[in-house]
Amino acid sequence: MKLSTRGRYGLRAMYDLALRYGEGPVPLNSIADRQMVSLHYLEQLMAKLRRAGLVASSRGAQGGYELAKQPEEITVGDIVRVMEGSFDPVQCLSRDSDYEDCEQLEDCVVRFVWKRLRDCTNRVLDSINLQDLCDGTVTSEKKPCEACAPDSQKTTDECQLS
Amino acid sequence: MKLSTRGRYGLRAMYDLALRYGEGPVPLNSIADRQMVSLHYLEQLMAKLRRAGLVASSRGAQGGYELAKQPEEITVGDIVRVMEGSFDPVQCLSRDSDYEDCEQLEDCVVRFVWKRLRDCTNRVLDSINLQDLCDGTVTSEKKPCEACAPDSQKTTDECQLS
DNA sequence: GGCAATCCCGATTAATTTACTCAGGATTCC
DNA sequence: GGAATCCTGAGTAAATTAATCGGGATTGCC
Repeated sequence: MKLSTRGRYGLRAMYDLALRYGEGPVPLNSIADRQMVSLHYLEQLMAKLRRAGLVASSRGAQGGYELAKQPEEITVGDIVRVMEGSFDPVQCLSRDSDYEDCEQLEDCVVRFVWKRLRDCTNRVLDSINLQDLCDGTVTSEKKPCEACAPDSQKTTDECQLS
Repeated sequence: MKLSTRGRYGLRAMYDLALRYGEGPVPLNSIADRQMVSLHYLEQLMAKLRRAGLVASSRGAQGGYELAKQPEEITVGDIVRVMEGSFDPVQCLSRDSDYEDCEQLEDCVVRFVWKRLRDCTNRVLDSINLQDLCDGTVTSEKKPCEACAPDSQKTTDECQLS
């Protein structure tokens, strides 16, 4: 369970665009330079983000890419799911119903584990948006609110467990 | 971010062993039959689990594999980390220090995202052990305790957020 | 002792994915 | 007109995945 460069470069590029939101189109070669990524490779990645409606492009001189929505409207989960595909650890979670019967009986017991894992990763990634990254308010640890962890010094505003 | 067959088959094999814990060695071909996995492939997977000290093997007729510890002492995280490798989404999280300086400045901002993701997946997977799977008490949703979610009907015993 | 049931080990392989590179075309601004 | 862009599809080398294959070592049981 590693992230590929698609997810990593993709998020970095989107963060780069978020930092420059409102300044007009950002040419891809400047992002490639700053993020130390091959321009041609980045073009492929941006194509995915564009098709997903997360960025808008303008062609020609003075063209480039910009976020298609405000930074706070784009979550890390939106980006990573586009770049890496869905987080479903196993196929039977991808289907419509949560209660499809599996071929292996045992698999269905184990399946709850994968469902928990999927729900957790989605919750974490969807709880962070690009504006959070720009603000630098994202820290490495979850900050439980007083209700969740009475001994903690953190305020309820910061609670990220709910 | 999908799990490979190693992680999925590995967990299923371990669950199979847990169900038969205390009954002596379980031959691999019986596991392969039940779990619909190639015997030879399963042999490779079990070798990893054996080297990690999670299962013990006995050779010869009436030989087989059994859990090297009690089912409640082996977490899903133990198994998945052996089979899939560490969950670190990016390399700079794998190092000793949490504060190694990255080559890209932006990467370090984005890095907190990956750290959160890693911590979350570890927390989820380490919160489930093989006995839980055998008991069938693992459901798909986290059950917050009253302190965490006062409106919930769940008891404090079931809280899995802490 | 022999044999069947096991685990054990290393080599090989086909398919897929990853992470690019390459070549060139289309569009737009100045 | 030309430079700066985006856009597209093809190709590719390396790595990974998910096995398969062949044979060797060990042990329990008759």
